[in-house]
Amino acid sequence: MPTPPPPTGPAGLHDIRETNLGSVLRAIREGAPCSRAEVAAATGLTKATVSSIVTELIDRGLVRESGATAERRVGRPGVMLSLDDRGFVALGLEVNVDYLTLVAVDLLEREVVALHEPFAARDAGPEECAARLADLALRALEEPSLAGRALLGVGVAVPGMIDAAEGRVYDAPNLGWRNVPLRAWLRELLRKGGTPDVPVLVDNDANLGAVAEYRGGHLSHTPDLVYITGEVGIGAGVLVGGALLRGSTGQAGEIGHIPLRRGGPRCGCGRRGCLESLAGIDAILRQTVPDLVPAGPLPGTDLAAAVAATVERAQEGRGAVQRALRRSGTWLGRGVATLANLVDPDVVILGGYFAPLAPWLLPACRAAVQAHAIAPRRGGLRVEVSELGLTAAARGGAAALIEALDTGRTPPPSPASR
Amino acid sequence: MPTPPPPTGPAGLHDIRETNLGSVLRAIREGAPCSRAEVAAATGLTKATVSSIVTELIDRGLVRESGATAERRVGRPGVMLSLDDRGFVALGLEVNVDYLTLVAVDLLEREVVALHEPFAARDAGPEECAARLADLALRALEEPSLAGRALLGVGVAVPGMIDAAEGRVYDAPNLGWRNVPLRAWLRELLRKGGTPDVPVLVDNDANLGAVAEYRGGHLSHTPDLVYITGEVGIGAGVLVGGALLRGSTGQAGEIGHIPLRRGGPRCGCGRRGCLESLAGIDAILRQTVPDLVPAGPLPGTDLAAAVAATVERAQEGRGAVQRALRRSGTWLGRGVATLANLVDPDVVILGGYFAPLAPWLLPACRAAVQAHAIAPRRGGLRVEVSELGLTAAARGGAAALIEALDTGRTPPPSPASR
DNA sequence: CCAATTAGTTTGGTTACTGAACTAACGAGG
DNA sequence: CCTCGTTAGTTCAGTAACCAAACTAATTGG
Repeated sequence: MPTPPPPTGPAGLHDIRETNLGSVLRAIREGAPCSRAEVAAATGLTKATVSSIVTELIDRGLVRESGATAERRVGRPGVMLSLDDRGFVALGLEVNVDYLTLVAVDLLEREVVALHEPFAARDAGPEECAARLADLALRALEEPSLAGRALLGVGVAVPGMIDAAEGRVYDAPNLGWRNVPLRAWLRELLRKGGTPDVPVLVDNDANLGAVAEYRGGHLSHTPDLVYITGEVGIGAGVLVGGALLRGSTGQAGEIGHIPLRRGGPRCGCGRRGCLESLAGIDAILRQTVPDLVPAGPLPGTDLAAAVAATVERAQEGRGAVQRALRRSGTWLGRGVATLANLVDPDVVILGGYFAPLAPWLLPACRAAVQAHAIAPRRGGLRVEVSELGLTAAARGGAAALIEALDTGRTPPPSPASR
Repeated sequence: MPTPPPPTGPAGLHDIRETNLGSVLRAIREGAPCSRAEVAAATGLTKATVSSIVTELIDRGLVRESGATAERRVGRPGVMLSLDDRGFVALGLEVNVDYLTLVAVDLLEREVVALHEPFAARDAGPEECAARLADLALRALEEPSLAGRALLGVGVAVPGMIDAAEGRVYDAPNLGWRNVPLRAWLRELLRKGGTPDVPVLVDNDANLGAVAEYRGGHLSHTPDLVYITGEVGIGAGVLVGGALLRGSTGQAGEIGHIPLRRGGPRCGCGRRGCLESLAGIDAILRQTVPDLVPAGPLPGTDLAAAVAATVERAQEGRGAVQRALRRSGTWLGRGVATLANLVDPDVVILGGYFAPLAPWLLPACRAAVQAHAIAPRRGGLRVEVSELGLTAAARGGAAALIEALDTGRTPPPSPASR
């Protein structure tokens, strides 16, 4: 009972319609195919209200009637409803140190198009990178499988500190970006490319990874969930009751730089013993495949290959490699335990390059979590591995747009805009 | 944009009224004395709507008209509104290792009655303690200054892990409590004492301390705020956007047991090097006034005196004492930095017994935060000292009840119940 | 073919907000 | 002193959204 906050404007009839549009849409997403009557039961709304709302959703192209019921029960059969997966797409993009990724999903969050290209973002600079992103998006929209679909919006994941409200990248050290107004740039580039004006959403890769896991991963619908990126940096996206924890300056979840080991190795941030310097991909590669990585900042382009080499050597049974991975796993576990003590999630998901390394990282990580997380927890904290691969953040970008629809926050697009 | 969560029932006309009742109540709280027209301007609602809502609030005894305006401006003068501080009280209680505290506040959250008594809760056991709490509440309600007031509810702070929804204390190691259905007990005791059935709210002392600071402290209205208890345990109450961060099992904010120093001193939880074992009041007293504290668990009853002795010795200029405090301050700072990296609050407030020790703890603490928190923060994290003393948690218990009114979540009490 | 059952729509009623017109109370200026 | 301009608050008609209940529709089972 002692919770919700003040920040509210005046509430009007409009808000309640919005809320209920969202409820019905969600009910259909979860129950499809289902009848209006079932939706009414699921949401607690009246049949009459559901009818009215469903009509509106159909008008807007979000829902469709898909024939009569299959079941043969007594009584009039209901007409089945499902999300209309034909009319819309949402694009998710990710910039990272060594690649660009695009995922296009339909209303069901099924992947319709996926593009991936290696790209040394650090060398190219932000302008060039934005141009490539826009180009990727425009190319995707040309694909035959997207023909005739209306664009719901574009969600972009960037590894760094973001002002999501403004769509600006404050600081992305691993890309060498500072104060980049990415949303504005992309808006402009997309307009020039002939795309109608749509929402462009910019967010941290860890945050969007968490959204992707929440909405689409194998652990989905766990509302208190943390996603940890295993890229060059380590970041955490924290979902609390299904909502992103952003913090006062939008920098919550900066798990990479919590101090773990006094006098530990020097970190990119200038301090010593940060989690990132002990368990970041950079640190791991330098210990496991020192012959494949140069000194100085990682150029990135062959990160995936280097990680694959590490996996190979570990599988060969090289003790030194396995020990190094276990050590990193232990540090990671200490970091996760700290996070768990403060935020108390249900599950922590290791993503990015941590996923392929999980066979060696995970046991040590779990043991360390067990040892350091506060004791007798009902249920207990789970530490799991992502199955979304390197597209997690991009998927999250797209998923965030779908979610906005689901909650009724963004009013569903009007038929005119299609 | 990528945030709010699913958990919503059907929205109806009722909800919007509730929301707006809350908005108007808050506007009056912040603007009083103010006219209906001013409230309309502040909330964005129509004059007509405001009139209707204000009438309802007056009927319910929450608001009153307090004469005409003082200002002499052209035009018809408005009739001034303020919260009616005469009709209601909310009680806040706190159990701690060495004392019980009660605070009664009116709608303006002004203290109407305060009771404090030393009490060795650990020795007495939970039943006895609940009885004493109920007795304290009943005694308070007899006070002449509360005569004729209706009771809004009772909020109880307990240092331990709480299921706030059920009002049950899972585990309070420092009290020696396990699985105590405190709400049920208190409900029963209060009923026997002849009190009408009111909401009884049980929560963690750190959480309620945070609520108290948010609503009444000198840093109030900072929506991203962390309150740290300095009692026998160290706990953090985390407010995110004005709402409590609870976590999946209600155990968020367990900052006391984050591992800071490998091979550090043994902690009560069985591990080594927890923050609590390095900077808890227990640890501090054992280093600064070893002659005044026995071995074994602190009996508690003279904690205040022992802390006072520490302050005295530090003021006398004893180097060893000052050094010990600085050391603890530094560890505290490392803990705060970790918390800040993960949760990104605006301000961290040190409460409880940390407050009197702040002159020595705070500089070291701030320095450590500066050194370990992630670098270039807009505005920067503030670390401040609570001014609420040992009543913070109890005040928070009462404040949480007032807040429930303010948000319209709890429907304002009907005139009948007064 | 009719009863029972379930689905969906229609209708009438209630609740809350809005906008606009109206009444009320005051200062200022002739 | 009276009128005008100004601001406060109320009243009233209108609209939007919900709900409950009655109604229509489409089946199965006897």
